[in-house]
Amino acid sequence: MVRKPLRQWMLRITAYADRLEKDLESLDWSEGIKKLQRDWIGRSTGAEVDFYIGAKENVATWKSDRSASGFPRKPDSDVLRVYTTRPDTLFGATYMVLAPEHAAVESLTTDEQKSAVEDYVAKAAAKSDRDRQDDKTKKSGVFTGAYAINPINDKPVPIWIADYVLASYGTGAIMAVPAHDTRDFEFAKQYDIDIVPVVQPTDNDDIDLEKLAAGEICFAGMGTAINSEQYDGTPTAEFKQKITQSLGSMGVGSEAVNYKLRDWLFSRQRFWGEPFPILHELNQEQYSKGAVEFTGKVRTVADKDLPVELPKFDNFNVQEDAGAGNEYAPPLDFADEQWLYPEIDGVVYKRETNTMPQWAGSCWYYLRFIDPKNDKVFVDPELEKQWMPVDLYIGGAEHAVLHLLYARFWHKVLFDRGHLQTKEPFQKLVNQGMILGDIEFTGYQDGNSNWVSSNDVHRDEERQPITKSGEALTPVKIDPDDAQKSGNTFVLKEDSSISVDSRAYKMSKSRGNVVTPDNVVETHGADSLRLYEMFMGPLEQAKPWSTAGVSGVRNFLDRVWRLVVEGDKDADKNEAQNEITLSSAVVDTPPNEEQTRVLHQTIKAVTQDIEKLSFNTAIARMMEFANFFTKQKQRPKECLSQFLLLLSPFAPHIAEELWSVLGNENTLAYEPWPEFDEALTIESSVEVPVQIMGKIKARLNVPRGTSKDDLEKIALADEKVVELLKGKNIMKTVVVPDRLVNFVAK
RNA sequence: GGGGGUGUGGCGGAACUGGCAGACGCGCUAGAUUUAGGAUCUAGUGUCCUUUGGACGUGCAGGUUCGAUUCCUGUCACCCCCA
Repeated sequence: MVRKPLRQWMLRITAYADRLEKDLESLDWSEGIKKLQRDWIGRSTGAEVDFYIGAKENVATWKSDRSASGFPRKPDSDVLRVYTTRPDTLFGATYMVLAPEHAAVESLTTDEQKSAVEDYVAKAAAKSDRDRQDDKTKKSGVFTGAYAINPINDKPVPIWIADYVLASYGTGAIMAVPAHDTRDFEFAKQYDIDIVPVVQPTDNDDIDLEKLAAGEICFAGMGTAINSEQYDGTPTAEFKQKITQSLGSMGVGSEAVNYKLRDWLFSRQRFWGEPFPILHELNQEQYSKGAVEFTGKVRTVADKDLPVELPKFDNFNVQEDAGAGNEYAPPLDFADEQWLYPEIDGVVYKRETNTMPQWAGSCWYYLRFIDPKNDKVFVDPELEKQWMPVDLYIGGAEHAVLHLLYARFWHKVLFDRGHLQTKEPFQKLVNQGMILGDIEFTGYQDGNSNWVSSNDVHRDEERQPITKSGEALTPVKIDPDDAQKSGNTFVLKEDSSISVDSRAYKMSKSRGNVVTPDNVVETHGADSLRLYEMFMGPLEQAKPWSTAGVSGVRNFLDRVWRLVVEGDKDADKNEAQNEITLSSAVVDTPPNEEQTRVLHQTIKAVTQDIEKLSFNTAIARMMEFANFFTKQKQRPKECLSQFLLLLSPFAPHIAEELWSVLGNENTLAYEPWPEFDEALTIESSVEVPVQIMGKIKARLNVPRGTSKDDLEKIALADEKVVELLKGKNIMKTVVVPDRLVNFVAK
């Protein structure tokens, strides 16, 4: 593999880093996701410091010049500028490191080191940023032969090149403080560079001070300054401020903010993607001779010609040596001439042939959905005002840092350009949990097919199962019927000394535990599938699939069906009923008191549970309703109609069907949501437990709202309580009306 | 290594601001009905003990409280993400 620099389109998301971080505050998102975004943006405050690399004898002059001129916005060529989050460790900076791509590498390298440096730079170019930052691989680097001057103490420090420093972070150069940075430490050990500790850990840090002083260990925490001349004894936080200020007045440093967030590479060398509406002007003379040469001028495609559509095409591969200076040309470079070289006002242009990534759609689809047919603007401001922001966004946590950050960025750009009235697109965010495969039992066998208890199974570096001595083990899938519970684990039925793993795995083709929704719809129906997914457990939690559980909700829907429809004894469960007739139990009379109460309790619970996105408990309450009304010989139509409205968002098909069976003319979709009357949900009497020393000993049936005093009297009069309290002193009585009575007695 | 999350019956899970642990469903057991049922209905189903009854019980160990699944401290295990 070879890494080649390509000319690409970037979006300057870094310009929005600050706002993308700050505005998170206003959002109703989980702290976990907010933290992920904050960390991704990676705002840090520290200082930029210039190290002099000019001739040694000129250091004093440079310094006096700087104290007069102050810290320049851009570094001059006689300095190396570094960014550090720990300016307080400046006295411990014993070397500097440049990224291999740093612009100063060539000029700094001495003749003796030249070939070594060139070799190293070439090797680093072949590695990805990811590999370079991998902690597991050994640090590598090469000395340039040059030195820089540490501005705080005028000591010369060697300048190295190493690929653990990335050109894209900070200034592409660092001051290395091996005593207080783990990567610098590792590197210094490897190349035998001085290690000078300058931070004394506080007493509660468990650090061996002697080893630290000897340069044998590294301490990355905060503490107080040592070996830092006049700053000795200053606490880290205070030191940071002081030294930054001091560097500032010397003109060699300045407070700086840095972000881990990089600008966003936004072009792809693919056919399928939105074309950039950009035209490159061609040298007209050359073009007339059949040659393509750019003048360097670009213009955007006129509004009236938008959107740029992809040309008809049959070659979708990236081509090598496509000409026009592109060593690797995107497919669109091979589009027909008419598309590729439009002429405007007598000037011929070449279209941009990179295309946009998928994000180009996902970053603003929610805006277009508001007004999808508008051919004047991408969204009517009135409609935007009415609909935005998105009230509730339910999505997977895998979008935490990419999609959700990118979309926020676009939204802010559009806001700044005056196209939107909202600063943030997604007000509330909920991450739904993943549905895992069915629970599996796994046992382990050694080479002789003997079972090995899962307690004795270890994992090698690739997480493969091995024995303690390192022998490879084979995982064996076990039939649930062959496993049983024993204490906290599952064991084999045939040998209870062998424990087995039990867990649900992410659905994957390779594991073969994928459940296809279409198949479930086929066997159980779409309503059952939808209802089951909502019934499985809390929305945000990962939970294992269970096909048996689908039958459970299907049974519920069947019971609901029979609440309304006369049972057909000949009908098979999975076949359509021949004749659908209203059940004789359905009556047109008003509900009795208990039926009214159950209805209103159900409306209340379901309504509130939906608000909380607690769909599993909402469904449980509807099951209770169905169980209750199944037992009712007379089922008032009114109750059933209201119930069907509650059910309709969960199981729309059956609800609509039964709505019609009940004799309603129109669809239930336009019916108002049922309302409950709080007064009708309350039962007149309530059972109150009586505890003695915190143990329940009796239960009282009393009118709701019985006062504290009355409740205590009633409790004390209870036969059982009297008997148990005989000969004891009541030390304390706790009475919570409608809840409980507790006697503390000895 | 860093960050986030989760631990409650055989299983998925309930439990409002600390107040009857196990709602609801699956599974299991028994009964009714049925030519039959993997259909339906009814009842039971945390564990242990000698029963009427009692003891124990929300990963583990402590603490606060009349009272803790819930609050606090410590600890263990697992999952996810990042490195």
